[in-house]
Amino acid sequence: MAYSTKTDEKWQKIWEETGLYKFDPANVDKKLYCLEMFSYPSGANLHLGHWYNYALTDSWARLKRMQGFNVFHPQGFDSFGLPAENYAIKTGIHPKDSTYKNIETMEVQLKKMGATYDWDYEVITCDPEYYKWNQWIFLKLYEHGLAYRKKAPVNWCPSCKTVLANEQVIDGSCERCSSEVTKKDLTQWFYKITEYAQELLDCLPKLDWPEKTKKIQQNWIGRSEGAEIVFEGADGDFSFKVFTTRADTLYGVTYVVLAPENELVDRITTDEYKASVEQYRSFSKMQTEIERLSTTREKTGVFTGAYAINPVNGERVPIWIADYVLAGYGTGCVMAVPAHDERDYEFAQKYNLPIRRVIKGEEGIDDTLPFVEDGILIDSAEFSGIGSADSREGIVRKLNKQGRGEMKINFRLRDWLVSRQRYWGTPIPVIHCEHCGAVPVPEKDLPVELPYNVEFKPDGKSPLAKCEEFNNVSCPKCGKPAKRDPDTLDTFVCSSWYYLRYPDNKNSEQAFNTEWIDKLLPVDKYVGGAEHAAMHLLYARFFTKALRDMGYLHFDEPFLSLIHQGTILGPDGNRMSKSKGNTVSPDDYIKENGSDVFRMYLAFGFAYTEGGPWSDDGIKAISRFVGRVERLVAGAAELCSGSDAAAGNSSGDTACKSDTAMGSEEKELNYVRNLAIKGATEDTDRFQFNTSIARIMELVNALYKYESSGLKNKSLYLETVVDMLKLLAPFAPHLTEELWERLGKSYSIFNQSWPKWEKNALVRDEVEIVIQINGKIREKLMLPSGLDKAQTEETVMQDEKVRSLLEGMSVLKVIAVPGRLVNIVVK
RNA sequence: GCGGGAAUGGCGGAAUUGGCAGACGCGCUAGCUUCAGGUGCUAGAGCUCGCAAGGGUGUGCAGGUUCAAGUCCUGUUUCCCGCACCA
Repeated sequence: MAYSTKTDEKWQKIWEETGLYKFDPANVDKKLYCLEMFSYPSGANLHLGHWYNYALTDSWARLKRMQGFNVFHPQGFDSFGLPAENYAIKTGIHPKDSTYKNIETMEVQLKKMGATYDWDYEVITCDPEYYKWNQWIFLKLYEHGLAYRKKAPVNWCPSCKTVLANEQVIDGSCERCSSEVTKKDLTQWFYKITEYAQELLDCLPKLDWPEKTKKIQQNWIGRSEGAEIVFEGADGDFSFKVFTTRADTLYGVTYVVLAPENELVDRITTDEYKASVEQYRSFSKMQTEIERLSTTREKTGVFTGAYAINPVNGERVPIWIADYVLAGYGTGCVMAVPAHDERDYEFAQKYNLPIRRVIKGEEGIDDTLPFVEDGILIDSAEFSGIGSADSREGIVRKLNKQGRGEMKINFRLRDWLVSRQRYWGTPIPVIHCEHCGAVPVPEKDLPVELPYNVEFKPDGKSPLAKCEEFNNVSCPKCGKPAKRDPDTLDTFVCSSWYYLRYPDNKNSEQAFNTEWIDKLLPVDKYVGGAEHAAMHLLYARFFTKALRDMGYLHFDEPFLSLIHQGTILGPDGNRMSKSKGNTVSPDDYIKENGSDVFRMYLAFGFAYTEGGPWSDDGIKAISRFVGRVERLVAGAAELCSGSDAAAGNSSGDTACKSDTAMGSEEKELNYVRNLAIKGATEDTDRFQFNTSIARIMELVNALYKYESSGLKNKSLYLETVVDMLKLLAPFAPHLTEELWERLGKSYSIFNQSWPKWEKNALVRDEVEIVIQINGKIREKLMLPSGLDKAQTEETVMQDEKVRSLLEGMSVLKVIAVPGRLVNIVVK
């Protein structure tokens, strides 16, 4: 019977019945935590991206298992979130019902893949048993000052009717529905990720992560060294700080600018300018993110009527407001130096504000204004003639003595806004009491369960606020009537710590047992999409560090080693999408070819981290290869059947009596065998699945060749077939388990040890040495291997053919690379 | 605008990190088997000149370093990704 889905079913059943992939909690010394980013249970079956991520990481996990690791490989569902809710709004089917149904479907699908998951450790984030601990972590963060409430202009998606995190705003549009995002003032919960900005940055270098991803995080955190400088108001009792990286240009300040949202604006605006300031403020609030972010847009702003004093020279400069100054960065105030900043220059030109040069370029440098490079100071009192870098320090030192300035480091990273005005999420465990304010729900009352009967059609109000029995409670502090926080937590909160819950998913007393997860964590290999570089992966790192500082765990980073799978494109080379009609559904292929053919094509057809366009021809090629392997093993099984294998001695790896001669053909087979072992081992380990399979194909080819050449050494042949099956096992688990059985071997191939390669077998008796003359290949010679540099050179230079090639030329130099080439430089 | 990555046959993709470019596979060509084949097997093949032996040329483009460059350096083009008024 040829390989098919029947084979898949047979072994999936046996694996389950025998508990083959159960994690052994007793043997944590050899633990290896292998994790893929868990999936959102969308309506449809597993798509290609899931397969690519999960099936191939599973191949890696299988390699590790055969190498003797006790692999912890859980799976679960990130099951809160907007799609279920949007689907509910469209169809009327409750998010809970659709979600659990989808989970069921996806579990079946995942099982059909034939992965090594231990489902005992499943985590489903919309289960109260899970989100209870989401709430608990909220309380802990709150206790430690890492969760707080503030009124802030937030990103608001008018279509989803919810606020969005900065990370969910893509080019000024909502990540989900692409509507233009506007600003809204709301009181929201934040997690204080900025507290960890420096550490999040500092730990990056030692992580085994793609450099690109580290770079993205580094940019996202955006550390910037500069100074905060105090400006006093000229007429009136106020002062404010500005942040600048260019304190050296302080003498060139001709005005200062506040963000329109800045609280100071109301206080300082003079009566004469009240109207225009108010008008401008409402104008800038109306701007969508897109309009505001447009770099081609002309800068706008208005004068407040107020003046400030430049602390370094006592000059009076006007205070403006303009929305090119961001409220959320630095102090929300900027000193404007139009001569040395492009934005200020543009603004000053438009509004006729003075432009004063205080930096000139070094000899020969074009320093046309705006000149934004470092240079030499001019017209800057005692700092004139000093370089930019030195005077930055000098000026701040001078101000510091007067208490008017200090060095300061700023981060681009903002605190993480976690409140969402949506239904399908973790209720925020806070009660708002008129008398006591925001009161955290006592731990013993967790979980705050998400009620089922809720009107969740979006209208800008949180759905939970409209649910009376949920909403109305008594204050835990004073007992008087109070109201629950009507918002739910961002779903990224769920995924920020699920990897901590997996190992201890049944714990009803704690989110996780510290001692236990200290043993199982950190995750040794984490695999998932690159799109999570700035959000999920940063949040998860923050959670780990925060929980560490609270004493709940004792490691610094959650994911030691990270890999991003590439994207599989449609056959036309475009991103798959329903509207383009270029989607490929795994199901049809699985049904026709079986899981293993599909898995192997995914492994072989692409560079894993690159991805690429889908090709049906590739599937056929693998299907053919599977046929070759089956026929080969069928022949091998027949060879065995007459011998001691059939006599019941089926547990060993050697079976048949035969000639044990090692002639050149045997050596060649053995060479390819060891090359394949080495290649498949090393390449699979580093997620280079395509080349691993290429080596195995070579081995299969070599086996055929040897078989057709007379098959003198049967035991070598059979041992090699056995090794080939083991090498193939991670990629084709069902097929190889079946063929393993057919060879009469004992269950299971996955309990076998991974083959090791012999160094000696990789050394051939003779090697081909390339002879170059002046860098051009002129001749190839077979030389005994193992010659050193001098011997190689000598042998080559004495060779007949080489001598005739060199006739009439004088040799200037000979470069010999043992085992590779000899380059003869001549004239 | 700033930052990062990539570019290799007709195609997917390799190349011990400076040492035979094109592994493995697809597609293609020729042959064999079966012959109804869309099955199986063997061989060929970067491009180009040549009947051939053989020569030339070749990793986006232009330079450079080196005995030797897909790989290192400089400049440049195109594409992808991230950030984007962050002071």
